[in-house]
Amino acid sequence: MAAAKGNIKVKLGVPEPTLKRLPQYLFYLKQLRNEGEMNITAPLIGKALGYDNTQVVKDLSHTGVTGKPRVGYNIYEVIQALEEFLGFNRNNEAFLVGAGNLGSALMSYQGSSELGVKIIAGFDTDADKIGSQIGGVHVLSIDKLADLAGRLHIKIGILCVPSPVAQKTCNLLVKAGIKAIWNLTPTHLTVPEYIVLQNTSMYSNVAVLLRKLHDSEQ
Amino acid sequence: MAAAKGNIKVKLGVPEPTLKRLPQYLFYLKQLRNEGEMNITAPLIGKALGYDNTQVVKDLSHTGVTGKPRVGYNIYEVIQALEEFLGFNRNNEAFLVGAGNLGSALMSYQGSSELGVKIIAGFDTDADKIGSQIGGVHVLSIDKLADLAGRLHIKIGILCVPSPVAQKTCNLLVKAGIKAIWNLTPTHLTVPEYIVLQNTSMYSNVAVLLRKLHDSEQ
DNA sequence: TTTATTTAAAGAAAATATTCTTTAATATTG
DNA sequence: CAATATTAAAGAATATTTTCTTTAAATAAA
Repeated sequence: MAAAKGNIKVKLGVPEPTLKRLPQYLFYLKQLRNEGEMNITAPLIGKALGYDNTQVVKDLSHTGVTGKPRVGYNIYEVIQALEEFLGFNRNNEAFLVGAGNLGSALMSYQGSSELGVKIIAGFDTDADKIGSQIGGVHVLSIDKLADLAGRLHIKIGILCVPSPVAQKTCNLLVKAGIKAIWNLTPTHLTVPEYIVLQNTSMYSNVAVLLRKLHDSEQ
Repeated sequence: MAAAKGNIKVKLGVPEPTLKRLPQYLFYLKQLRNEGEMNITAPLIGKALGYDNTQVVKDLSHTGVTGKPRVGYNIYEVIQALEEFLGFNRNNEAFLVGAGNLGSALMSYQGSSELGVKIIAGFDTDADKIGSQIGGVHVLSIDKLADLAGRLHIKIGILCVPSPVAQKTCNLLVKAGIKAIWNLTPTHLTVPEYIVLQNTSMYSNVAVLLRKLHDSEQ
């Protein structure tokens, strides 16, 4: 199976590579929209982002939006279709655990552009951080997480704690009724099969970068 | 071509999916080593990380390391082979630009576990940050970047600046003689073709998470 | 020493993703 | 109004990646 990253092996209707390109299109198109553009063609998107134009057409077709020959796509239509398709316009409320640098970075992202999820609150064990506010998001004691998650029906947990406590914190999230966990620690987590787990490792990207650099130097 | 992410389309000798799994193995094996284990079998690695065991064998075979039937792999051997293969044991000196939260997070990573690259210095325009130290890394004025990069022969640049100044900062890095850029902003960058560009978008991962969650709920 | 079991390795098959090719539609130009 | 050029859409072909299958090796147990 292609996507065996998490424990739950959800068969996505869309190819995962496509899914990862769609937010890129969305970001790029929003940029164009803000520059006053109305239409965009697949070849231009492809040229800008480094993809084949037929790839772009195929990717966008998943959202249901269609373009017109000789004119291209209506930027507003595509943006809406993408947000709809990706679920970025839904209220994806999330709790973030671990208000260190990475956690803070994500909470700060909130303010400027949207990340696709809405971080409702941050949690930490550090007394210095508890009670503070980062990017407009309040940081609370981790003791309050379970109760609040249940009452607010929060489904998404973002894990930014240090590796040694990653599994322990993960268990806490699961117990609190969280359905999906975005794991930003390099630790592999064990979760019940009904939990959606998305791992984001900084390391992987370094690995690819180093190899490309190495190969480009022969 | 598979890897059309950056401008330079380097044909990697290894499949990119494999390349992204290798650091996971490395991290996991280091954990096992620290727990005192000597050997590990492919089925066990696969079970722990959620991959097919033949996949694990195939991935590891790229590093040149071999296992013994009935015993598995020697953990120390595999760790060394992986670090060698990934280039994590080489001196991958890098400059980081943008000492905001994300930049700070990466500089702090330095201290605890290794990221694969060694961040030599951070750069920023903010007078409050200049002169400070994050995770043991000094933050300098961005005006000093070009000169230092040249003198220290730095090849890798890590870009953590706000989107609006991403391209401008990228150009600065290129002009300074940087060969590879790790772009952590959601902005698409235009670089000369001889530059290796690795984009890491937080958005992509959110997109996959949301869809898996959505699909798992039907 | 022999047999059974576990496991890596190698190759084949299947699934998946990307690129190429063709077709049809639409606006622009003469 | 006709011809042309551009572009999306659909399908075929290619390339890539993953999974399955078989084989051979090595240890442990009988």
